[in-house]
Amino acid sequence: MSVVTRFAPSPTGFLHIGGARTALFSWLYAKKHGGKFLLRVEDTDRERSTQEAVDAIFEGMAWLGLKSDFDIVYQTKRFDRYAEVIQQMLKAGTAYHCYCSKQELDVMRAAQQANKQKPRYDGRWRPEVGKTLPSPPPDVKPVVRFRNPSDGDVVLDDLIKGKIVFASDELDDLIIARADGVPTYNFCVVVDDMDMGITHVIRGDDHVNNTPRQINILKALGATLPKYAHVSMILGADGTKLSKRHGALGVMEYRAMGFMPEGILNYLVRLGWSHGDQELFSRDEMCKLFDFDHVSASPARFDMEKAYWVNHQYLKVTDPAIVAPEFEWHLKRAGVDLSKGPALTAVIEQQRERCKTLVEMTEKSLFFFGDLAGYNEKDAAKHFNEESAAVLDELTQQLKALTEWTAPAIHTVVNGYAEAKGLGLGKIAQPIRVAVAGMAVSPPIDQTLLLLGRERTLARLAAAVAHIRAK
RNA sequence: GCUCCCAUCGUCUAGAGGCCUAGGACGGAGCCCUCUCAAGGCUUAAACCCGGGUUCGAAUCCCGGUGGGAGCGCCA
Repeated sequence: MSVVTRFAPSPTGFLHIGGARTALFSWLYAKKHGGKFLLRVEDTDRERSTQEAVDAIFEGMAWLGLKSDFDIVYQTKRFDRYAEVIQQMLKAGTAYHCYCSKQELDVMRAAQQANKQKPRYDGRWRPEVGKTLPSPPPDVKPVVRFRNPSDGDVVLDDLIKGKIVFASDELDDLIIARADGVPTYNFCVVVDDMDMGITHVIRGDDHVNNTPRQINILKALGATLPKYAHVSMILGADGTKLSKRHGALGVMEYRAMGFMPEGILNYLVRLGWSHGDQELFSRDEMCKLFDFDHVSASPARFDMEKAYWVNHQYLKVTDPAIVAPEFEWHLKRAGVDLSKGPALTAVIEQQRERCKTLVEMTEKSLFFFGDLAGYNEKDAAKHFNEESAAVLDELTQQLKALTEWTAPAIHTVVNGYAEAKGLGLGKIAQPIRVAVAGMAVSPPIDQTLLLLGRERTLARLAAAVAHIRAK
């Protein structure tokens, strides 16, 4: 049987990091087994679902490269199908009408809680042999409840958490269709998973307690049960739950922070899953190696430092041509005009060693593109003085005399000058850096000047000399 | 309150009864290299939640405790 997995977010916000990991696990599992991955939008709550959120989720999934192998399913477009199944169940006696008002239910719950009991529906409208039901009150539209089996256990053999047993009598008769006829979550999920042939339900472990109910409905429908894998949640750095108020970020914010999609993916896949001591995985490797045997059942904290490290590792080994479009996105975002600068791939090649993120790379590369914004005060104070002005002045002349503007040629001039003067390279390179880059950090000096280009290098050196001497 | 889940260095984790003097990685500390920042190399500190069992032997199995978390909606 071919594997079909799904990711089923409800569109009430952006795609957050926990959702992204769940989506990744689902996608990986499908890929690993040569199966298919489905994206389904659970939008039956029309009050809270927004188109904006749907778009945000798509955007995040697209950026991460987690593509649905089917047309995207919207639950709101399947109401006819849900209604059909509800009719079937009503007819078969696996569901029934309940005329309790919300107020009645509130009273029921309050009483149970006061009694230190688990709040649950008491079954007053549940048909039983030999039981007389109350007569339906006029003007009340009933909800439809699932008639849950009252005895025995429901056994869930979770791929991550292992065997979990629920006593049936812990499960009450949940509402599957509201008074207005709109079906509810637990019911839609079941019908969808059944109709779409989902073989593996991979989702957050906040759904563990829903699972026995879903299993019972599936059984009532005569469907084949899928396998379940409940992934633990991702916590904030302080070990508390992520929330909007507390550090929960959408995946697109990680893009804005300078992550590559593969960097985030690699970090996420290692959060909870392991393959021996291996830390770094290409997308292909993840697809090949991922499995649930090595997914941890306990929650994990999101550690920004490690995420940065993973991103850096990825940046260092990836073909610059792949990084370039993403780097370009950041440069444009910073308002950079790319037309006058060096090739992005060349900049990436030279900068990636010292940049954990593309934001960092952008900040450290701005001087290659536009005009110099000015000199970093501290760096200028340290490296600009009469002596360095003389050095820069003389070097300008020597560089000007170069017939070819190549790294080896520049290297020969700069090193030769240092030797001739009996100065350490640091005495030479640092003032040059501040002069051309505005700061004391840049790639090796020959590479920096090469990328900057002859004209701008000479102009900036001259400008620096003038700047120093004007003081 | 009830049901369910979870528990190895600060963090992510390896670990399926002896291979554990508990391994790797991030982060930390130190040293080396060095034209800056990095990168790299080497060294180092740092953990099996507690208590009972089972066993010749337990981080690993069982029970209890403690701590954390989730769920208990005409939300998803």
